Amino acid sequence: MAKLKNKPADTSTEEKIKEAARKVFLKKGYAATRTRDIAEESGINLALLNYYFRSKEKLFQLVMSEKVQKLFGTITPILNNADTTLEKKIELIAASYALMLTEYPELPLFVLSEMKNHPDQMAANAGLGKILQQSVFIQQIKERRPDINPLQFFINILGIIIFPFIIKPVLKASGSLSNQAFSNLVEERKKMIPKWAKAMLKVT
Amino acid sequence: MAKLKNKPADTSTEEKIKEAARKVFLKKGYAATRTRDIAEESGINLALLNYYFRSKEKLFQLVMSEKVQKLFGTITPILNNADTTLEKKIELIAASYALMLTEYPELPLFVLSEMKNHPDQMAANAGLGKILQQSVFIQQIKERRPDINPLQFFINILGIIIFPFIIKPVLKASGSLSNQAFSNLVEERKKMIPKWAKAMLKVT
DNA sequence: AAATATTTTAATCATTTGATTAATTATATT
DNA sequence: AATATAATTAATCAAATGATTAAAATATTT
Repeated sequence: MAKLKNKPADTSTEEKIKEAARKVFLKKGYAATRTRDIAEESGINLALLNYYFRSKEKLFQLVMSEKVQKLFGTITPILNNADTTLEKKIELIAASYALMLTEYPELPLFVLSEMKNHPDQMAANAGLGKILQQSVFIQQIKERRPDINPLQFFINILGIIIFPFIIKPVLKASGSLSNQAFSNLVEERKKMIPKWAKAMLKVT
Repeated sequence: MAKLKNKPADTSTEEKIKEAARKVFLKKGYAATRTRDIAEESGINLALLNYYFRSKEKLFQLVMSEKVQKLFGTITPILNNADTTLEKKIELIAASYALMLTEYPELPLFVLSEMKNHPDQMAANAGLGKILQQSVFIQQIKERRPDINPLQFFINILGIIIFPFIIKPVLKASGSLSNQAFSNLVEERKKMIPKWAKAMLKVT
């Protein structure tokens, strides 16, 4: 069909379409995205989208796996490192997310809402189940607080890190938060999140 | 146009359409919802939707305001009560949300993602700006922790309460959380959230 | 009961949308 | 250069979709 030859890395038509798809899907979500939006954004003929990726759905799957991987896959090595303490892991996760979410602030809301409507993306998401059941991180929480479901702390940590980016549109709409103010807020959180997380770990 | 008379409360055609719209919009979001879905769900003729509500957009606005109000309006009286302590307010908010989100678990993800794409819903959302700037709750945080932006704590509290419902689809997809397990988790959080929140307030 | 107003329905429109086709251009192979 | 392969384009399709219309059914008023 397509692409039997030609793979000049980054400026290829295929990659241009993918890049545009990333942008448009992330901004508007699957249902609100028109294949014509993607074609226009990438400056290609609409037919090429189907030539290279067969369908809107297939192209979306591709983008979606990438984004799920980016949102959850990045922290896997941190969580599975047997040589770092629980506290250190929390610091590393917070720092890692702060960096990544500053670059892709729309990522969490995109992944979380699309996952609700496409529960079939499990394949790409398989990593998370493993983390939740057998990561070093979860083991360390269990040792520290055998009295509480470790998932609770995992949700808390993920929540204080990710939630600001999820509620950002609301805060902006409420008129009480500029882009600059949000940046400052996130910056301040970098230092605070590990402290908050540790404080919650000690709660009885 | 429509509805010059007839308002038998609850079984009216108008209300049947609205109720179906609530259900379908909440489940699928604006873009993925077909007016025919709503018509079918409410058992009415498609034309009646436009007869009573003019357009899909208008009907959506109606549902959206309701949902924004439900998600943020409910806690306003709690946050503005001058007679309760900060700690008490946190307890009341947590309890209030636990109750409401158990009944409408899809609410947060719906409102937060739709608000990203319809930033015009500000009217219905005007209440939040006021809360963030002049509620008793924010004043009390300021007094307690003059060194930290009170918005940080507000986000934290909202986050630990709401985030589980946002990440629920992911947890379910990861295969490590049944509906029952989620219920238990939420139940356990009811008691823990006020403690976690208070612990974060004390962090230096 | 007749007249009027309101509600409901089936049929239909005009666009939009994902996808395909057939022809054209560009690139690689012999 | 001739030929084959791959990439690109314009045109078009069929289905889906939001909305409207004109007629029929139902309720309300006189």
